[in-house]
Amino acid sequence: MDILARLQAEHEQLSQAEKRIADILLNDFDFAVNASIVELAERAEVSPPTVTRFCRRMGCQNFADFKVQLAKTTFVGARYLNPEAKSTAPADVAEDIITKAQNALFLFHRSFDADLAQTVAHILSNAEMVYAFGSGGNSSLIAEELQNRLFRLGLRISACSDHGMQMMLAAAARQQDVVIGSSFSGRNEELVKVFTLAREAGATTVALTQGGSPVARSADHVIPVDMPEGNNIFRPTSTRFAYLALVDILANLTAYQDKTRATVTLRQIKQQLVAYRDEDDRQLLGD
Amino acid sequence: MDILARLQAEHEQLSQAEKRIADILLNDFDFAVNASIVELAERAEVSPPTVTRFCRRMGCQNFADFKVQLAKTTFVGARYLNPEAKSTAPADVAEDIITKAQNALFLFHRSFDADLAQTVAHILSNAEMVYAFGSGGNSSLIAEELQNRLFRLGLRISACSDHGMQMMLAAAARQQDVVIGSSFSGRNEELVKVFTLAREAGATTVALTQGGSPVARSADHVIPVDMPEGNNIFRPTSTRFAYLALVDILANLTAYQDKTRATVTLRQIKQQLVAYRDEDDRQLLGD
DNA sequence: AATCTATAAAGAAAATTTTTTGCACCAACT
DNA sequence: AGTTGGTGCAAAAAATTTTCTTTATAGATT
Repeated sequence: MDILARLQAEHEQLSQAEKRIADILLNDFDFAVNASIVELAERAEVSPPTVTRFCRRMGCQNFADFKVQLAKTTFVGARYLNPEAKSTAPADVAEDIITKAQNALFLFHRSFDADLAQTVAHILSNAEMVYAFGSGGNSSLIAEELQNRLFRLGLRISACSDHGMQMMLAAAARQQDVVIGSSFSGRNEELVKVFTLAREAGATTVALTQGGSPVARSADHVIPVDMPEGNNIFRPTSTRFAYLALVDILANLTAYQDKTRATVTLRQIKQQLVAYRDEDDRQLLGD
Repeated sequence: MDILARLQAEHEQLSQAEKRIADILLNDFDFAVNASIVELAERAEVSPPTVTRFCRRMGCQNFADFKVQLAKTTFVGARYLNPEAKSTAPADVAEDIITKAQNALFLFHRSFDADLAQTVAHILSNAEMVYAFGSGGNSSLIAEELQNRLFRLGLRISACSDHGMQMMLAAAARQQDVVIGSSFSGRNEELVKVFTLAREAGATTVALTQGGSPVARSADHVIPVDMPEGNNIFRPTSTRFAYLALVDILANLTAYQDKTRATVTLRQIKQQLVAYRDEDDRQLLGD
């Protein structure tokens, strides 16, 4: 747990003086990161020892450790505290987007359950056929991306963002098939129906969605992607980065489940590209 | 310019003792970030004053400032220096992917040219019709994403990843049309042909690709995305994250070019979603 | 209601640690 | 031989932590 999370978690239980310190951290991060203990104490109108005690309370060994922890979270965390970008100047817009993307990745990683992902990778690897479903622009992107990443490993996979087709495919699914679906909001009722249908057909269902949501409840396995503080701070656009990372992770873990198959398939694809395009073997696997 | 970049840039001109300090930074980042000046000096077998002087040389005011700068770059930079995480344990794979994605965003941001992006946003905003082209899995994803993001702003846009269609669309393009194409490798010869054709037809061409590559040379405007790729063939290209961020930035800047149009269109889409799905207005714009 | 503990919080000053500065020395190159 | 740049030692300065004391607060007791 990083300093900022801890700060927010414990904010209520802080004393008078400690709250003043916390406020400075929250309001003028840059100052706090660069200040000495005396400067920070003066600004908060407390004594240096109080700052030291505050650092201990936040789980740090000493003030130096505290500053390091703080500085580490700056890049990803600073904007999290001051959510809205004020300017529409190109450079500011870019920074805002990059930072929010970084944040999404950071927060996702923090809540990521490796064992769960491993389980899903195992399921994918053993599937006879995989169906990747999603719709609405963002989730359909994820579905396609699942296909794009997993077919390279030798898996049989079909992505589909058409609800009608999804229903038919789900109905036709078999025991050893896997239906993996994504929904950013977790409220895609069509996907719930598809999952239900697929389960009735005996297939295994996996949801990439908000934990505890209707979609999450309707699947056998759920990898939750929860951006804390609700959806307000993050536009769906930054959440996409988290989902994309999740797809990459799943693809990697799946590849390691059956290295031979993955290597062979990748080599086949690569040979095709080299023969067809040029002989530079650093050529990317797919443009 | 951050500490690590500076470190690598000046590494050659460093003295004996300073090189030893630099080596510790590069090899045992964690230690360096947490160490006191004396500990760092001992480990490098130099005197504390030498460390102080080293910090100054790296553009910092003092040791404390140096440590803060260092810590700031940790999250995005640490793994960049120790390239390959060897383990295939789920948690390590996840961390590796997340960190590489963070890095890609970081490196992209560092070399990002805001004015250029603004120019392209202007061009997109004034286009009669936009064609987004890409192929090969990754670039086609970007093309679709361009469509997904820009249609919401009221732009007329069509994404296409089929070379045959791309050629025909390019041939049919007009003066006020824009053809925007992406190629991660910069070696997509088909895209070069498409751009050439589009320019002959009088349309404006924009490439999102590796700077200086054939594709880059064939377009009117280029937003370069240059990224060192890891060489683990199982690792999906983290470059995608940079491209995705670029799409977001372009979409945002384009939205600001004509706020009214963007707002009106977004409201229309939102109303449809609310009416059709549920009344929770935190519902994401597209699942 | 007033007063008395017990306990926690906060500051002052001292002690300690850490960092920087000034100076001297050494090695390499002119 | 002289100069320059690099380095370490020791002392000074600065920053941080510890110890000790005071102050505030809540609950208990008269």
